[in-house]
Formats: sequence, C-alpha cells, structure tokens
Amino acid sequence: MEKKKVVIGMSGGVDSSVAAYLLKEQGYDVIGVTMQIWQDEDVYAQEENGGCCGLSAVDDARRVAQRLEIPYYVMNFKSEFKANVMDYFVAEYLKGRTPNPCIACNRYVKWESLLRRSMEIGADYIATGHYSRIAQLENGRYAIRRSVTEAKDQTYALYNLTQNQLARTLMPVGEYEKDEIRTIAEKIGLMVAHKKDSQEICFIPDNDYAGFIEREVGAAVPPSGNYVTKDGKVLGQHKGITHYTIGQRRGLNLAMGEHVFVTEIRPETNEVVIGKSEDVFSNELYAENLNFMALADFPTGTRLLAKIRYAHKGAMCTIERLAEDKIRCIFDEPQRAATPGQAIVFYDGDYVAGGATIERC
RNA sequence: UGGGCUAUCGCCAAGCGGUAAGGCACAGCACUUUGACUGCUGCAUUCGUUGGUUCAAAUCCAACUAGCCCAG
Repeated sequence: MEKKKVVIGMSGGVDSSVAAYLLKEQGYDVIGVTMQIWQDEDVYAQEENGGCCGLSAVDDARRVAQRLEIPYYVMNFKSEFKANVMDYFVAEYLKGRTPNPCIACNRYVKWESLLRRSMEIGADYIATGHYSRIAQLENGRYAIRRSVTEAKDQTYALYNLTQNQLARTLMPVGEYEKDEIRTIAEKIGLMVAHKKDSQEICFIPDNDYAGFIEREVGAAVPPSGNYVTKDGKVLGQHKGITHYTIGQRRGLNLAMGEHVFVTEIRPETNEVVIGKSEDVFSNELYAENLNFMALADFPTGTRLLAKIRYAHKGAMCTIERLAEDKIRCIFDEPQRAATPGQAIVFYDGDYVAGGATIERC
C-alpha cells in the first residue's frame, strides 16, 4: 500500500522542523513547504525574525529538509497573505477594532490556501508544528485539543479552522513538551534546535503597527482627535484611533496622576474614551461569525470556558443564542478588556468547542 | 495703579537651614505566534532670576520677573 502523502508547512523553526522529522518517522511520505508571504523582501528584510514567518525561514527550512532527506518547495502565498491578513489587519484598525492577524493567517493562508495547493499536488494531509492535537470526537466532529503543554498552548489561534480543514491536518508536535521538541531537534542534529520562538506580528518587524498602517493607507489614516471621559469631558488629544486598543494604558500621554486606560474607541466621532482600571471590565459581550468545532452549536444556556485573548486563562460564561450567527456571553466574573475584533474561543474540557469574533461589550 | 498670594522634573506634588520624597507621563528591557495587561530599570548636581546672610539655603533677606486673587 502506498504511503500517505503529507505536506508539512516549514517555518524554519524548531517546531515545524521536528514535526517533519516525526512524520517521516511515522511512515508518511513527507514534503516540506515554506510559504512565501513577504510582499517586498527588500523593504521588510529582517534577519533575526525567526519563528512562523521570518525571512530566514527559507534557508533554515531548506537545510532541515536536506538533513531529513525530504523534498522541499517554496510556495508563493503573497497575494493570499496580503488580501486575508494584511488588508484585513489594516481595515480593522481603521474601523477602531483590534484584529488578530495570526488567526486570519491560520485559517485563510496556512490552511485554506496551503491545503488547496497541497491537495493539488496529490497530498492527503497538511501538517504544522503547532502545539495542539486534533481528534475526531464521538459525535463525529473534529476538534483541536489542548496540547500536553499548558504553557505553550496554541489552540486559541486555531479555533477558526473548519471541519474539512481539520480532517486533513496533522499536528505531531502537540504530543510533546517544548523541551522534548528541542531535545529531539538536538538529537537529530538540527541547527535550529535553539532558535528563538517567534513573537509579535510577523509582517511588522519593527513592531510599529501604527506606522505600518500609515505606510499602507497614507493620507487615509484617521487624524488625531479627543480623549474623552465617559461623561464627555475632553482630556486631551490622541494620535489617531489606530494607535489604540481597549485596555491600553501605555502610550496615552495622559498624566492623570493615576493609571488610566482606553475603555472605548469611537470611530464615528473620532474619540478615544478614557477611564479607570475598573471601567475596562465587562460582564458580557456580543460575538458574531461563529465557528463550531467540538460542538455543533451553542444553544442558549450552554456553559463554557472562554478565552478572550491568546494569553487569557479562561473564564466561565453562559451562552445566549441571539441569532443565526450571533451570541451573547455572560461571564460569571467580569472580564478585563473584551475587545471588538478579537476572538473569543470556547473550550469544552480539553477541546476547542468553537469560537467567534467579539463585536461589542 | 495699590494690597495679598504663589513660583521645585513634561504634569501634579513633598520639602520649612544641613546637602532634592512620591505619583502620573515618558524611555528601555522582560513577558508574548495578535493588540493589550503586567513586571523590572531609568528619569531634577538642581529648586523663576540676580544678589545677600550663613560653615551650610529649595528652605532666611532684598530686588527683579511671571502667574493668580482682591481692590480700582
């Protein structure tokens, strides 16, 4: 019988490199692929940017593929990345919302586009180096399961994958701890064994996302406007709404004598609302664009653990089904800085139950 | 123009003759596959200006300058 063919997305980092190795050990016919997503390498060239999307990716990944003796290709995903990640990222900020580019990249680029092209070259699966596990549950649905490593759980950013995508995805690294992965990398002699983990927004190497938006849209960047309190008192001038997100404290340039935070962004009046720490907590939020994973639906009354940001420890909430694609989540305890544009991801035990996009609080 | 009050880091503010607290802001670092939050570190050789008294002044005195308040 012919071996199953798997395309592994190789970033050049430790995780995906070891993933490739593990798959090969498991008897798959492994093909290494690096996704080319940079729009203009001369402008964004950044050597040390490791991890998921760095430029050094290709060199490192190719070397690893050679070492593992697997075929290796670079696939160009520039236009897909531009349309689904960069343009979305900018558009959201212009609307006063806070996007999560990694989630969009995962669903539309890493999975949708990579999966399609992998199928085209005859692959049965695609694989990644994520610290997550995929399982088919008793109800027949596929779901992402939290990895063994609590500290390195990447399930939040993967909640938006479809059933079809999950059915064709392998994540061999999810069975291991980060340390174990590095150990394996060393054992098989990979140079990338000690490469730093990726971080921050991969297409904004200088970390100045507001500057990036400005370069993208030019004169269309929102102008400066008023900082106001919730009762309308003007406190000062902000730099333009794209510079802010809910719960932000630093960079406000407001000397109020105590810490103050952004509690609301109003694109229609170009105002940024400022309040005290307690003002950024909310008991509930509304979310849309549902994606179901372990559960086929969240009927009103469903109790789930919800994470409203990548590093959130999770909070219990009760779901209220408002419409076909709209829910309200009522938290047991008030949560800090629920932010429109960010994802709320639900967990049922160890599995991702599904998720949605936060619209308002 | 008389009378009074106040002038200390970008903002607020301790200090009251013994050699510049603190908070906010800001900067850097850490944390981090998003934005945030958080933590750590840094941040006035100088106290409106000029003189004077004193071993020693931001602290006392004088003049000047600026701002505020009350008279007009």
